[in-house]
Amino acid sequence: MSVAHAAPRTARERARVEITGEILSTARQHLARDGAAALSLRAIARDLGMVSSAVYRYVPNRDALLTMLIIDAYETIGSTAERAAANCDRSDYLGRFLSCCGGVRDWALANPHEYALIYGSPVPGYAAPAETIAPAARVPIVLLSILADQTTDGSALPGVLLDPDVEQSIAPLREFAGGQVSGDLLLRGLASWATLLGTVSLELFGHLHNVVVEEPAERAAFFDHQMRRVAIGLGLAGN
Amino acid sequence: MSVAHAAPRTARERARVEITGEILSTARQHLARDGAAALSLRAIARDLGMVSSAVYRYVPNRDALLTMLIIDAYETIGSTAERAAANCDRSDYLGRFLSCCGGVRDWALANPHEYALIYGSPVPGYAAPAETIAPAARVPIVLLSILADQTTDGSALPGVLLDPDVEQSIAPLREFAGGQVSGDLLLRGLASWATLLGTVSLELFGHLHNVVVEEPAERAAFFDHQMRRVAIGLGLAGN
DNA sequence: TCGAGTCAAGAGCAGTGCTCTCTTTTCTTT
DNA sequence: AAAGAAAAGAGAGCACTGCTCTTGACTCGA
Repeated sequence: MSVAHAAPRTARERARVEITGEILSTARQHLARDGAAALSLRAIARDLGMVSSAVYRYVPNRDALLTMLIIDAYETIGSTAERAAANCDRSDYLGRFLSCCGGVRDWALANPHEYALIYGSPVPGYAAPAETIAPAARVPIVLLSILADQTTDGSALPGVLLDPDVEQSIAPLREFAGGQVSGDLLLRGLASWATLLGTVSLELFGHLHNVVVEEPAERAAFFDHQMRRVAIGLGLAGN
Repeated sequence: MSVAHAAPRTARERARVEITGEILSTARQHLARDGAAALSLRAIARDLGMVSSAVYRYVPNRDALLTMLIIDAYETIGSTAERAAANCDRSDYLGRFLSCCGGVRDWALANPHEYALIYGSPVPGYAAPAETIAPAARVPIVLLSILADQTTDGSALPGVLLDPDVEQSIAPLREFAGGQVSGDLLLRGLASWATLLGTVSLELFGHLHNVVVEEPAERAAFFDHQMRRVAIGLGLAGN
């Protein structure tokens, strides 16, 4: 359970972390090129000039490799979103939100297979282990922190009274948020998250063919407009 | 190009359509049970008591089988959405919208693998052929027709002036819609579509763990609330 | 130095999509 | 009704997959 601490002592350990890293990086390349379904331990072994069975010394099985790639993808998109949001003033809620959304979309367009891996269909027969939970939360946390900051400085939308069962339904999120943000705003935040991922998924998975012009500039303008509208719904921008 | 007309003459033709149907229905079963990635022509052949190569007399290849299943899924969810919306009065725009959204979600929960097949990650190396376009459009058309009806009876939100490039970006949709619905409303409609699919995908793909209570009733209440909010954004319901 | 631990390699199993050939069945034409 | 053409089934085979097991070589620490 200890995380890679300090430099590995023996030559054996050095080789081990190095080869493990090479396996992971070639796996990432294969993932980016051919997608998760085409990920093959044998092909990775071939690329690395080793025999397929040798890979099993470093990776227990294909699912474990997938888990590593999933965590990696979550971490990457999470830090991208965090960095994008941090580009704006702390009080520039609209800027932070739009920047975060744009960062997510840009990353998704640049890494479509990684995006599909984490936000597309779950790999059948594969159950995401607990280690993926924390990395997966990073993007929503960016969005949530904007709402929290907005609430603490008093500029958030006034909390609206909700149906008891609706209020109850988001109990886990409410607990996680620490009770500062109103239920109404949390629900709006969830909707914005859904719209963000829905819009990106629609674009990336080809559902905007014959709907939105294919040109990147137009696509970007469309996305930006949609996210601005979402921001209005969050009370981040005037009508 | 002629569609299956009348009863097939010869016994051979009868057997052909029958066996093709059996292949498709077992494929559907396998899809529902194990997902698209695990779909195996050999397993289907085994289930049908025939040898694997014989299946190729009826289905050109695995991708073609996937295409059939995709079209089938689009048609099913499309007709589900249409029927759900048709349950309400033509002028009950809010009812039609909520009913349609609920129908989509119910179908997705009942057929998760089919939903993932059409709205999840695209199968790598598989390019959706043109035949899928029309069936894929049925759900968005339901949403669009609500907006169109609302526009023709004058109760739609007033059209807002848009940025030229945003207006331009949805040129294909605008052309399809026939010019009656305002660009602003079309964009809101697209956002509602994205939120609908985004919300369903988040739930179905496990991203609401630790966010929304797992109980079906709570999940339904949450979904309904979110869709009602979307409806408000579409001008289908009072604040 | 020597036993314990580690690792690469190879063979092998069961599965996959798909193609090819060969035989059997069915339909059509003479 | 007989003969030829078309369609379908069966089986072998190719190249690939994930994964396991065994064997022999290497490295490390006592």
